[in-house]
Amino acid sequence: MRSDCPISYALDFFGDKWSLLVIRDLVFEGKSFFKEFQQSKEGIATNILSSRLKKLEASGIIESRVYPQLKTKKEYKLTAKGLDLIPVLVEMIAWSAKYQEGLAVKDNFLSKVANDREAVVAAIRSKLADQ
Amino acid sequence: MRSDCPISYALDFFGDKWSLLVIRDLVFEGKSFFKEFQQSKEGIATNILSSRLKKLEASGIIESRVYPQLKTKKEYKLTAKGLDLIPVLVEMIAWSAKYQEGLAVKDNFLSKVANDREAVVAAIRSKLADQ
DNA sequence: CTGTATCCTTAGGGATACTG
DNA sequence: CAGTATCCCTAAGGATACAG
Repeated sequence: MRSDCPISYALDFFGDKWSLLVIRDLVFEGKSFFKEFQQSKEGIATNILSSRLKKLEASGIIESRVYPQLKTKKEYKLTAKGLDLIPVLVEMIAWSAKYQEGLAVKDNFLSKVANDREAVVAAIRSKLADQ
Repeated sequence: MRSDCPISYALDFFGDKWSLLVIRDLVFEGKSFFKEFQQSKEGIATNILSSRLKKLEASGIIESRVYPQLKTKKEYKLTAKGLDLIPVLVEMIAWSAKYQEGLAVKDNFLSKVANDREAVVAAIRSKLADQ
């Protein structure tokens, strides 16, 4: 950790180029498997993805289990600590929505985010809980 | 830009180890000058600080002007686009507050953040506007 | 399918000297 | 005071082959 500042603390967990994109895939894209993360359009290398999954799991932000039927699959999901990052992501999306041109988010979702962040966060949480 | 995703977009602006700490100093520490940023406890090198200030200004997140009296001083401040990052910072602080041990934020401020984020954001904004 | 292992390249960054 | 300019080094990352 670089300092005891809470911003600095948070950056130690996801202040790199890839961690937050993996979390995004878990929260908004419904992804759970190695290959799914790998196929995201930003194109993460397998070794980098592997190291990020390890780091996020060691940090208590995600957890994994071997997939019930096919033992060759491993499933990742967010812990409570990881789910608590949803508001951060939502605020980042709201900010980008305001300034990014040619935005890649559904307008409907965006206006919800802008107007009622708490409800959006709750909706995403309950959707993830159902899985 | 790595993709048209809003998270990816935001990360292009402040998804590195230093940018958000500079913004933190502007928002919460009342800092405005090169030397003040440099003296933050994380210890940023002058060349890195210089490049970050340039990048943030080019991105429209901060703006600068030569200090009225002493022309040897240059003052930095947040633009509207930069001020709109406050909610992101506040959510990051709220998250860290929940999980960081030995936290370096005043408890009073923390409980406010946890309970009424909007009011906190508004308070910080108006405080910055007074300067 | 889920990763490791390896190789190689580059960008980021620390230290420090120096300039207007 | 507010930066530039270097030098050097390391960690991060990409490509790709391969293993369980």
